[in-house]
Amino acid sequence: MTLFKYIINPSPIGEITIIWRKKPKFQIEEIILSRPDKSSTQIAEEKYEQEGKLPINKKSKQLNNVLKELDNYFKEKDAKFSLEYLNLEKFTPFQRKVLETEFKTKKGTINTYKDLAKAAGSPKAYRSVGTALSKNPYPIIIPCHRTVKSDRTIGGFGGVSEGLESKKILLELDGLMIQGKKVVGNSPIIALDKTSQTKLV
DNA sequence: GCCATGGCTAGTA
DNA sequence: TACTAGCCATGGC
Repeated sequence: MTLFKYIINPSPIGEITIIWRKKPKFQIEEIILSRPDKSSTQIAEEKYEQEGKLPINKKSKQLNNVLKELDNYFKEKDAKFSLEYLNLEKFTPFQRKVLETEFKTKKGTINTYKDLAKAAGSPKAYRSVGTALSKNPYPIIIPCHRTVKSDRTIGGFGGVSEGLESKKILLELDGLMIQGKKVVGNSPIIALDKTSQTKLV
């Protein structure tokens, strides 16, 4: 049986629960954000009740790193997350490509589902990008909130309507202006490589 | 395999 | 702006 540990961390978007495991190596299993209808702890407990999770008693060095970078992120400093703590092996090649591309999206910029589809090698698979992002277990570290629709409306988040508010807050934390459901102003666009850039301004 | 699903896009009225 | 057809990777059966 896999033993997961978890820690609850406060943040501007509500409490965040980080699930990780230590063996065979330190790896984050999932980062759960709170929703208006449910706290992240509740979601985590429902999901991992069969897994024999253990409350944290001692923070490892790697976990401290992750917490520090999360803190930096919310303090609007330059956060440097590392992919090495994430477990992307469980995803299909397409999903992995989407998530890895999204990981490279820089703070203060946005990209579109279409751009991600192109970057993943299937220019017309934009709906599949949405599906892949809805499965993203590492919000914030893999900034899926930075992907919007072609018309600049913010689309969805976390696969549930309750997640939209978090997406708005995260975009605002990135320095982007949101009006209604749309990214407005001259927010600079697109962090992807030049071949897949879309001009939205 | 087949079919439904989904964080979408593009075309049309 | 709203509607619709089409796109395509996935997951469940």
